[in-house]
Amino acid sequence: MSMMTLRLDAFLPYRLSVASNAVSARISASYRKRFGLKVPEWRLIAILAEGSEMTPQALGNAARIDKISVSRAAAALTQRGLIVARDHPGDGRSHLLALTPEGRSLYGEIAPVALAMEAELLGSFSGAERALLDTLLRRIETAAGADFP
Amino acid sequence: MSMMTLRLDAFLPYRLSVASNAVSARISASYRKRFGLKVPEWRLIAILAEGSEMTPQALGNAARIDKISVSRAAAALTQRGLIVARDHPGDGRSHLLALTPEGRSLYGEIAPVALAMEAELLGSFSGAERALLDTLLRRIETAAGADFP
DNA sequence: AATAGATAGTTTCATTTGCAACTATATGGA
DNA sequence: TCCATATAGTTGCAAATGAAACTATCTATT
Repeated sequence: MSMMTLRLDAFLPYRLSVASNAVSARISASYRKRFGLKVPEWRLIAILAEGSEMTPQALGNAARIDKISVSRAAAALTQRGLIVARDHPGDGRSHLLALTPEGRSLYGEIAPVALAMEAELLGSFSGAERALLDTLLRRIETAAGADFP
Repeated sequence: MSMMTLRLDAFLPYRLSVASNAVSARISASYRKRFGLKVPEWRLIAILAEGSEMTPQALGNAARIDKISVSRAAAALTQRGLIVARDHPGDGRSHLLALTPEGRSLYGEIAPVALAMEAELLGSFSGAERALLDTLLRRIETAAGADFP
């Protein structure tokens, strides 16, 4: 009879999932309530705001969202006039997505709120702890072999 | 014109979600493929294996699963003969769930696999790093005010 | 230049999830 | 005791998600 000692409470995948869900629940509720955005929509906006126009594929890679969700999120954002698509000059199958002024303006409202929520979550963290957490999470991600489509 | 500097890549909720999804994807695929269990089902088994019989409510609290998912997971496990329910002696609305010998046996198979996967994920971590990660995740969870139903 | 196979993105369909309503029992006060 | 309200758990229905099929275009090979 083998002595098994797996405590769910101390099991990393569980801890990670619980922490992530707690954070997600709180933050996504806020995006949703205040700006009517779902998480993938918010991510697309954030990525587009960082740089210039991109293909759906590039967006998906940058935001870690599968192409189906990118497609749906982009459709919703286009519908609301927050992004626009233009034909891809070099590839007729694709297109380039960019924020509209309205999209940029919305971003201007959300970003500070997002940063404030992050600050609140990390309120008790020192800069070093924050950096460490970031590093540890990236290492786990790599170890999990985040084989993204 | 305000200078906004939110890089999604460095945004904690995003990092946490990406890491958690990468881990979940890998591990839950394994539960599913090798044992036919979904995550909530695995969690219920893990909690029941740690202690004795419990009500669905207590189980949900311990595993951080809402009552609907507990109900469904318990139904599936009962169906497969991995757990059994008996009437709650003090409350006719509730019942007590416990692992069957089959359930305990299945747990005996899964737990080592789960621990091995965890070990693989944390392969490059020192004991101190591991403990630190655990602590940081718990602090974030608390800060997020994991107001569980 | 024609065709076969690959790729970008969308859509359809099945599954999963979550909310709200429901049943049954319990509790506390008139 | 009887009623009103609260709680445990389940179920039905609608929204969200994911896999596979589909359309259009591109690329490589002949």
